[in-house]
Amino acid sequence: MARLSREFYSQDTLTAARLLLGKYLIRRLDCGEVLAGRVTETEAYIGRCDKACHAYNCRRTPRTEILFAPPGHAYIYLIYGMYHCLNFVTEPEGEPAAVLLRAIQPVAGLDTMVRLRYGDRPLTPQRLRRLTDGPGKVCRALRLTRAENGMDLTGDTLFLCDSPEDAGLPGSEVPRERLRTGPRIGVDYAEEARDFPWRFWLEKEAQ
DNA sequence: AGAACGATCGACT
DNA sequence: GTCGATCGTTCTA
Repeated sequence: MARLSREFYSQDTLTAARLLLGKYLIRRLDCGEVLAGRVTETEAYIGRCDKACHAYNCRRTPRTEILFAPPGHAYIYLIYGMYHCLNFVTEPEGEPAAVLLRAIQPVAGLDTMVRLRYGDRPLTPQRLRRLTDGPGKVCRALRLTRAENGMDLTGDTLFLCDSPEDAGLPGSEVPRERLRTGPRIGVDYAEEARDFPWRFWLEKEAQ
């Protein structure tokens, strides 16, 4: 289990967002159960130059405070009154920036993720496919809310690593031909920044 | 104090 | 494809 270090998060946000593809996200619940997923989609947000970033122009408010902390912390906020989004704080301390986690592929704790997402509703093939393919869904499936905002990603409760604790899974390397980039989702209000190609994802395996 | 808005999702046509 | 839910955050006054 090669846990990603604070130095990893301190690099520039576009690089971090791209390198995070294929990494494993580990989430330990209060009960001790470990959930894990492989990162398949990210977006970069950079306060200094990005009107889509909550900390654009280094805007410092109670909500954005954690973006000014040292790299390697979790930034989790409520969106649309109902959902949460998980980010990883990047860049050297004082440069407000983060990588938004948009999607993972479940690797461990699938049953628990299903329960957290759907409760007792029946699990259809469609629901299984869409279990963790959006930022709000990921937080729901991993039981992440504002209560976890500010968590240190070098700790034991929530962190990223190159390969999960129990082997038998592929490493975090990803073939170049599966890498994609494009404009970010849901930032049409952000003037010129709406077109920045700051979304990164892994194309699904050839069918 | 009040208002506007949102880095989403799921139900529905 | 469209649309409404729902409430914390932020800004204005």
